[in-house]
Amino acid sequence: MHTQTEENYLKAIYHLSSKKAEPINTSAIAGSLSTTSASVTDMLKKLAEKNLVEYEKYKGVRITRKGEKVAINIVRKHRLWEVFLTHTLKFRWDEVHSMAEELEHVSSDELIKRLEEYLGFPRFDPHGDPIPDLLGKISSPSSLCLSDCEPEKRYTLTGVNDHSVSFLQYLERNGLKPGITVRIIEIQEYDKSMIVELKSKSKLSLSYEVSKNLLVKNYGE
Amino acid sequence: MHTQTEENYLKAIYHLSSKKAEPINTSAIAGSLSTTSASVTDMLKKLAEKNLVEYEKYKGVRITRKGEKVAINIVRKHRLWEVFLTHTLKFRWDEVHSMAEELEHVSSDELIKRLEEYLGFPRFDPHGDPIPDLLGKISSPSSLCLSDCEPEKRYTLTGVNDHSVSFLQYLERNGLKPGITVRIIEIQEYDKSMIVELKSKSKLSLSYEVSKNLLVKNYGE
DNA sequence: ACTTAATTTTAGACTAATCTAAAAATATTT
DNA sequence: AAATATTTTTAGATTAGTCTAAAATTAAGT
Repeated sequence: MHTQTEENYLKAIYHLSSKKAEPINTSAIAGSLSTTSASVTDMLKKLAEKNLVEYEKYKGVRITRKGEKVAINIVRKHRLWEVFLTHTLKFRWDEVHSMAEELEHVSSDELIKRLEEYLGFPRFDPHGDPIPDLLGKISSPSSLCLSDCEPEKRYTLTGVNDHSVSFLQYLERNGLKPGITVRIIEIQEYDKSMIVELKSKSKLSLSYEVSKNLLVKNYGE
Repeated sequence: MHTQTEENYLKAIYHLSSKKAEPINTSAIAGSLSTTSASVTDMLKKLAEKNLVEYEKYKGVRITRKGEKVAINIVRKHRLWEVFLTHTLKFRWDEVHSMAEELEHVSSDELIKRLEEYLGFPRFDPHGDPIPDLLGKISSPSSLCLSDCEPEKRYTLTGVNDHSVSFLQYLERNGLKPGITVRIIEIQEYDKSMIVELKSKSKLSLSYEVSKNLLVKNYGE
C-alpha cells in the first residue's frame, strides 16, 4: 500500500498536528524523524501527490482525511503491539517502543483485528495512550495531571506525558506503573514537589517535573 | 544488521541448498525470488563482499557458515511466528505464510526468545517443519511419506512437502490437519491412490500426488 | 570439434530515499 | 523599509535495489 517511510512521515505529521497548531512546518517534521529539511520537502511533494497531505511551498503542511486514516491505523497497530509485548510477552513498558516501531508496519489488517480480539479489545496502551478502534475512533484519555491534584486524595495512575525511555525507567524503578494507586501526602510549596504514598505504604518524593508528566484519574472512577 | 532483501536472498539460497546439490545457480535463486538473473548477480556480489556466501563468476554460489547462521535465524523467526498465528490467533495454516514473511524481518532477538517461551518451545511449525533453536540446532522432521505406508496401519499426520496455499487449502477442506490420525484402508494398484479412514470414521480417497506430499509418523510413536 | 543453445554477467537506466551545499523565500530586527 | 537571519526549497550526488538488452561464458548436440 504505502512504503514504511511514507507511513513514518504520516505518523510524524499526525502526532505533530495534535500537539502544535497546523500547518506543520518542514523543520518540525525533520526534527521528529531525525532527517534533513531537504528530505522532508521531497517527501511532502510525494505525499501531496497522493492526496495524503495538503502542501503549499513555504507554507507548511496539513494532513488530509485520507492521510489521517492511514496514520491512525499505524498508531492503532503500534499501540496494540505494545499491549501484546507488555501483557503477553512480559516486556517492561520502557522496552516496547522500538519493537512496536517495526511491528506497526506489518501490513495485514486481519492480523491486527485478531490480535486486538486476543488481547481483549484494550482501550489504552501500556503508557496510557488510547488505542483507535477499527473505524479510527479514539476514546479520550485522562487529561488529569498529578501535578494538579490535591493532598489526601487517592489517584490511579493511567498514563504519561513524557514517553522517553529514561522517564519510563525512572517510574519502573520506583514502582510507578499504570494501574497503581497513590495517595498524596503533602505538596511542598517552594518547589511544588509532592510526597506520595504507594499501596505498599512506602513513601516517595516526586519532583514537579515528574508529577507534571504523570496522568491520573480519581481513585474508584 | 542486514537489509530485508539480503535476508530474503540468504533464506532462498539456504532453502535451495538443502534441496539441490551445491553450488546453487543464479537462475534458481531468481526463480525462487521472482526476480531476474541480473538482479541476483548484483546481490551475490554484495553478499560475497560480506562473507555471507562464496561466489565465483559463472560457477554458482554456496552459503558460508556465517550466511547460514543468518538464514537459520530468519527461518526460526518465520516458523515461530507461524506457530503464533495459528495457535494463538487461530489462523488457518494456509493463511499464515505471507504474514510470517513480514514478521520474520522484525529484528529483535529478545522478542523472538520471549515469543518462543510464550509458545512453549514448539519444535515444529504448523506445516511440520522443524523450528531451529537459539543455537541454530534443528531437530530432524519426520521423513516418512504417507505414500510409502502400509494398509491397515494407523499414522499421525506431521507435515507436508508441498507448502502451496492450494494444497494446504485442499487438506483443510478435507479435515487433514497436522496431528490428525488416519488409517489406510486400501491402496489401489493402478494409480497408487489410497483410501483412508479419519477419526470421524469418514472415508477419503487420496491421489498418489497427495499422499506423496504428506509426512506422517507411526501412530503412537 | 564446431555450431547452436542456454545461462550468466555487464552495461546502462530507473525509482525511492537520502544527503550537502547553494539559492530562494519568508521572518525578524533595527 | 533595508539589512540580517532563519527557514525552505532546489540542484546535484549517492546508495540500495531493480529492470532490459547486449555481451560473455559455459553447456549441449551433432
